Amino acid sequence: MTRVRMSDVAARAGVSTATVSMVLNGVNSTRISPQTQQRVRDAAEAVGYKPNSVARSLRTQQTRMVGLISDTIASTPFAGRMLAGANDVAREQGHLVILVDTEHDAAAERQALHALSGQQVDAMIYACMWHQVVEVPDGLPADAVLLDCAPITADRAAVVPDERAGGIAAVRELVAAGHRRIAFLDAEERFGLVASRLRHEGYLEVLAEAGIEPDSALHARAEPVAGGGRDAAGRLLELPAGRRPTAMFCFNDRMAMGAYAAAHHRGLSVPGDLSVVGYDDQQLVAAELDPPLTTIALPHYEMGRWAMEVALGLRPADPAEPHLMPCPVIRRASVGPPPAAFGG
Amino acid sequence: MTRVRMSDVAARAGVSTATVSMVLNGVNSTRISPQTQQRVRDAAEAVGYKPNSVARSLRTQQTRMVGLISDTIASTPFAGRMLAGANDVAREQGHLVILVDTEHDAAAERQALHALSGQQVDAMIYACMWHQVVEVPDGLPADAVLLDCAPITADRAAVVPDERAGGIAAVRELVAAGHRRIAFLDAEERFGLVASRLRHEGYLEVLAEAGIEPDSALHARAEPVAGGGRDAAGRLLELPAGRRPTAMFCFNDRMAMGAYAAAHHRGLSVPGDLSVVGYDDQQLVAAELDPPLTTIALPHYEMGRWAMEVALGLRPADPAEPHLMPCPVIRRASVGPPPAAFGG
DNA sequence: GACCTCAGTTTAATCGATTAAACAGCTCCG
DNA sequence: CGGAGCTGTTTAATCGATTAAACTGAGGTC
Repeated sequence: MTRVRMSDVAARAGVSTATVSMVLNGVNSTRISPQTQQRVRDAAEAVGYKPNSVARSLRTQQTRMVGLISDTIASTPFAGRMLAGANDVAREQGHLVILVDTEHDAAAERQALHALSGQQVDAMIYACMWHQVVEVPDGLPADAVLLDCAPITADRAAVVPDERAGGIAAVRELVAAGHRRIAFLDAEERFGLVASRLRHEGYLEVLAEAGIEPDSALHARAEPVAGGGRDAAGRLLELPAGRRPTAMFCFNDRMAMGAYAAAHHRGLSVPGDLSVVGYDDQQLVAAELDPPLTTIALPHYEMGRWAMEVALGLRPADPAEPHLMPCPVIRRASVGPPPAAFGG
Repeated sequence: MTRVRMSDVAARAGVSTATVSMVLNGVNSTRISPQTQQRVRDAAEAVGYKPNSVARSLRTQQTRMVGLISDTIASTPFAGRMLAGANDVAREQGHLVILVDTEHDAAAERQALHALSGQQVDAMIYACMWHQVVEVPDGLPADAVLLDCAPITADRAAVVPDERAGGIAAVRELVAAGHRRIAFLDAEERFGLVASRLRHEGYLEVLAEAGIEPDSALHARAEPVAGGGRDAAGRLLELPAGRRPTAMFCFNDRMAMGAYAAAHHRGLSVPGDLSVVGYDDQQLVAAELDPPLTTIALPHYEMGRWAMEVALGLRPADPAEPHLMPCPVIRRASVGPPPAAFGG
């Protein structure tokens, strides 16, 4: 039951631990005779030797562990894919990740920072569950990487979704289908979402490039959940025929789900009478709506990978500017041409 | 920049490292004079000492880390709450969790097991993303705890949802509302889901206790996604008036979502014409349907906590029998009395 | 005064690896 | 024959803590 140590391997192979260490790590291997190498390997195999990483870490000052601090990453369905991306890179590089959830509690954050640095992690990632601008907790090492958030101070490597480009792609999708009266079902301002501002910018930009005069009545705001989407979409659909939108770009998939409900409630079909584009590509939702929702995906997995790659020094990063990760459009079946009455 | 060691504290306080260690760990503290203790504490504070857990772990043979191996826990929205539960307990106990995702790949599993045991974790949890019976990978320590899965061999502590009781609660909900023709929208057999079998048992048991003759036509099976639910529910709603169900218990919330769609498509209202109960209480879905879905919650958070508590020895567990965690019913607005034509 | 006790602190071994430096044995050469 | 140069391996220091055992004085006892 008791662990087998390197000295056990050494004893069995009739050599010193130094030799065992060198053979097993492939260091200085040209200087060790092939017979000895084989003997050591056989012995290690025979006794089932597994190196004690704690001892190794103490000596080498490298733990091959990276700390991942998040506000609530683990407890929300959103960001699991970020974790997966980060994890995959870590594993490819032979690193392990220690996950700490702080629930955005300052005390917990400090404690976590303490624990992780005490644990001598090789790198650190600070992740948020949704795109925001944060004040980094002090004690966060200068070489920590921010994931799905940008530091107020713009002094650390960070990666966030390219929301503006996502908004552009979404609205272009609708313009390309022939729509001219395109609503933006936005989140209310009080939520202070950076995503909201940026997606709105993208929306306006496409209207401009398509020569469409923005109609402020079509910029609806509500709570960014299904109920909010349903109500806001309902109000828009009550607009007189000439002003009523033929398409809606929704701040997120849940609002889009609400837009579907509002349309169905009025006997309108998607995409026959109303085209809808969402945002998030929320798992188990977007694809399951009827019809399946065309949406803009949040590149969680890719951001997770990027953050870990930077953290492990596999890729350079500019601390002055967050890296913008593209948000791909996921074409499904909720976009079609505007109804004939509105057609070109 | 260079780390401060215990010897630095010792030097500043004018004592030996042994004293520092004892003071800071509160060991033998009665034998150390209060003045010295204060001096040590001040010195530690002044130089910003943080113990090196790697060194400590090497000496004490305790890492205060627990390994959490999962098939895909991190990459699915389902099980984040399990992680959160496990994490919370770990933190309360001053432990950290190392997360490894193996994507159910045997090689990755072996590698993870190696890495974790090399890392000398104090405990280990093996988690699945959904309730299943598994063959545990060999190399998994005998005192590892299984989370959301049961070992074929029934020889390890494990926790799973009490699906049968959940099925009972769900169907009782409908019976209590006055329904007699209650369908079960089940997952197809080919998926081999233990949850499916157990929830069905619960369903039958309640019918029996209510004196309702089971009608095999009302046990519909489909792929457990929205589309499957919609089609299966559609077929049931086409049944002649006398045989048509007035309520549906759905294998999961996504199928329930499909049932809503099928009802709406036929101009039927929920719960006016059709009552629906789901399963999973899937975040960002169940509560956002219109009307909000009455469902049975999977106790992910509680199972996560339980597993960690057992892993850390805070609570006993019987290895011969998986612990059944209750699934609470979440009452929302999708259950009502049957339509008048069918009423008592 | 010799000896014991006890409080307060230090010494030194230890955990299990890594690695620079030393060493032993050989060959080779002038 | 004496040393230089190799080759293959070992010795021993080290990483930063913990902790059993030893030590040092001071006070108490007979």
